[in-house]
Amino acid sequence: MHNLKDLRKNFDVFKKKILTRNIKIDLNEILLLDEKHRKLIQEKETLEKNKKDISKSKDKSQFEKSKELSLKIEKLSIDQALIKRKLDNIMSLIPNVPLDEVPIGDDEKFNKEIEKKGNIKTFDFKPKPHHELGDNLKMMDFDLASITTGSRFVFLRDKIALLERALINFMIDIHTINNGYREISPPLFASEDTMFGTGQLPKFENDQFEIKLDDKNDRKFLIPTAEVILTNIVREKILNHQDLPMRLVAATPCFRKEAGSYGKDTKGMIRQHQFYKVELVSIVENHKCSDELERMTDCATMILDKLKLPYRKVILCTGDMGFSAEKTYDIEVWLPSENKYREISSCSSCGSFQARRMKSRYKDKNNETFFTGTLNGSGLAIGRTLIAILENYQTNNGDILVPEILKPYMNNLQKISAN
RNA sequence: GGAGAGAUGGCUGAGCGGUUGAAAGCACCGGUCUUGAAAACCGGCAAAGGGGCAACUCUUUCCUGGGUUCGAAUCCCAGUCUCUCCGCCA
Repeated sequence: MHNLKDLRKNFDVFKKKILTRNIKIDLNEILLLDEKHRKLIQEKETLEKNKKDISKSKDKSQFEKSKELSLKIEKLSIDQALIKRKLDNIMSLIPNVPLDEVPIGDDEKFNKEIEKKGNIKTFDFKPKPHHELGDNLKMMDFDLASITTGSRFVFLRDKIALLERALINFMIDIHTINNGYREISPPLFASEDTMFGTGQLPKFENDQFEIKLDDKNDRKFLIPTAEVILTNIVREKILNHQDLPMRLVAATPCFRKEAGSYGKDTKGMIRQHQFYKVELVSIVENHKCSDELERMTDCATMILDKLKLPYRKVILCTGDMGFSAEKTYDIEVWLPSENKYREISSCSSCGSFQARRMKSRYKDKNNETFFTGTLNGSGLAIGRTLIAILENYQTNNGDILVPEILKPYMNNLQKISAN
């Protein structure tokens, strides 16, 4: 959500930047509505002042006039509320403004690689895709999931199930012990307001799973990422600057409809309706967002370094960034079977965009109140990390070597092989 | 599911239908004192929105939405949430 006052002042700059984000919204209407809105407010406030003066004076001869004023005020209020609602509706659909260093472009073709790390192994056999490896080991079962549940779900068994659990513990340990994040085990349901706060609603309702809790009319949703619930921890709060930065980590299942990706990544665990993800969230003083984004991205890549998986870091272009982001780094891991890099983490700074939606503020050391800065990043997506390990650590006979750092998390297992 | 209690500023917590935007305490900011800190003392300190270059000023806001009244944090109605007790259950 943007600040109307700032927007009004720098409208042309704002418009230019927003247009780099591939949206079709009549931005000029905002100015018109805003002007009308302020005019109504002024009229209303004049009358309210009159009324207040009468009531203060306790002058009985004026009481009739006060009643008339009430009627007029009511009329103005209705008009004003109507316009306000229109204005809010438009505002809530406008994405965040990209930072200057974000490359301009319509789609992922314009993303820029900024770093490449790790050694890509050369195999003396044709590396298999993860689902084939998992299937051969009888530890990854998509057919069974389609019977019990449907498509885009999976059963993991035995050592691969253990690998999943190990990855969660390993990542959480690194982030809590080495990186200063505080571990949270949050609810997996989020209210409508919470979903609005981080920007999933109203625009992306189709991607969300809605839950029917009871007959009441308040709505609940399964979280599509722990970002939603972790970031909203500071909703409607005014924090003290000493409380910041607040760094939180959680491992949770994530639920996504993946509407609009029919036929995409239908094989394997790349794109599922349900997957585990270790999520990092930082709440910071808003001028510290850029530094925090670098820090957070380093925390995420650190995991890949330790797992010795090759990856690259990419800065997303304006058209490819998420709704709430002002700058995003994607981290992509190497998948031998596809012979390319695939997204395994996405770290974004949202500036004060989400904070304004959530009304999350803090007082700085001069006691001035500002909106907080919020950031989120995967550290990392568990399902995709599991895929990367299977594919990068596979041997010619279909076994999976266990990465050194994970062994203590897997009862010192050396390799995963068929039972 | 049954029975109660409550919702007030960053936090805790007073509050009579008419200078109550709201006592007090804590926290926070500034100052005095101190070698420095702590303590003590003095002063400041709600948010959102409108107008103004600014000093400043106006409006709204005491869970939400209605109602009564010239006037509501305070009275009435509806809803939401929280807590306590009983029952049921992982």
